[in-house]
Amino acid sequence: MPHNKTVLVITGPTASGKTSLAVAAALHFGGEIISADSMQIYRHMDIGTAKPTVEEQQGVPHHFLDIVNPDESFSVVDWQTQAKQKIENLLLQGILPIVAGGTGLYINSLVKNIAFSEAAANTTYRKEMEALAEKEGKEAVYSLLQEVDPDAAAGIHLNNLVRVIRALEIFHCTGEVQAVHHKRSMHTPSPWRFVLLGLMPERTLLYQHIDARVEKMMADGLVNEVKELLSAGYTADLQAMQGIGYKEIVPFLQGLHSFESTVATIAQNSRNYAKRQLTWFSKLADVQWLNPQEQSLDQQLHTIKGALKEEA
RNA sequence: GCCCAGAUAGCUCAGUCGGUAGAGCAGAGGACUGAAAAUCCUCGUGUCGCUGGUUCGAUUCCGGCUCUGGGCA
Repeated sequence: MPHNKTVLVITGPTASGKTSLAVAAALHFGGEIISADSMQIYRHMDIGTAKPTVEEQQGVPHHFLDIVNPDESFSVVDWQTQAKQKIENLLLQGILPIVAGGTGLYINSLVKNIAFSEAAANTTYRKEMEALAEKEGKEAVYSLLQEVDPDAAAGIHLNNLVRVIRALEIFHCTGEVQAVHHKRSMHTPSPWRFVLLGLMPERTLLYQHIDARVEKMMADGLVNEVKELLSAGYTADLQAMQGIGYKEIVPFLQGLHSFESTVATIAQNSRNYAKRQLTWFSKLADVQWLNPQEQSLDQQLHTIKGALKEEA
């Protein structure tokens, strides 16, 4: 008997109830959770990332939480590589892998099985380009890209310096144009069958939940968490500190903003983020949407059961 | 009660030397292949507080009223 190749994916915007649904599904179907969250990977960042607590995990193994320190680099490639290995392992043991998280880039890379092989990040080159942009303007960097890879340039806005530099970096490292590189990355489809479930609460309700969650984070001591990170030597310029709830509290601690306006800004940024997440998910093929207001947890599990059975 | 300043987009405000108006934020939509909670793009008609007057034409000028700040009593 061939082993099962089904992978359950539970996604949704921040504060939509992914965590509790994923845990319930794991308990119900005998699964383990693979977190697809670009911020929960960091140690010492618990409150602001809404990392599931030990109680919330209810004994279900959660992978890829607390795997790096806030000053270590980690990217979609690291996540995808490790997640694939973990999925393979779980499937061999007959355990249902449940990928749960809100980082669209991560989930996309897994589902499409993007093959990252060459053109690794080149920090030195990035810094050079950033310096060039600083000195001569973004237009100067953009025109470099227009010279070496006009197709990529046409698809990237001049203001999107991060993207412009990455396209240049690909050419710099491989001598290849971005399109060639991308085409090669798409040649092998994933060996697994993904069942994608997305939580989609009604928008105004989602925003209310986000606001309430931010209030709770503050009550739970988010300010103190940030203080501790800073005093442990983790500086404000780190990628980890660009997370929502962290980047806003640093200026608050410096006395630049009031507590009220800081809370408001965190909530605002979270709402904007949720909107961006929804854009990602709406692009993923074959997502079955669940409205947590219309379906109880039991009904959601029932829907998942049906989805898992189909063509299995 | 009197004086002054306001009243324009959901919010904060700009503006129209009289020809029905525009920014930021919010909101909506989108992009995304080694930083992704990052980064970036697109979308602006609203009784210009109400009511009279002057005018070919008033959101704009004048009068009255209402409301909101501030000051004087």
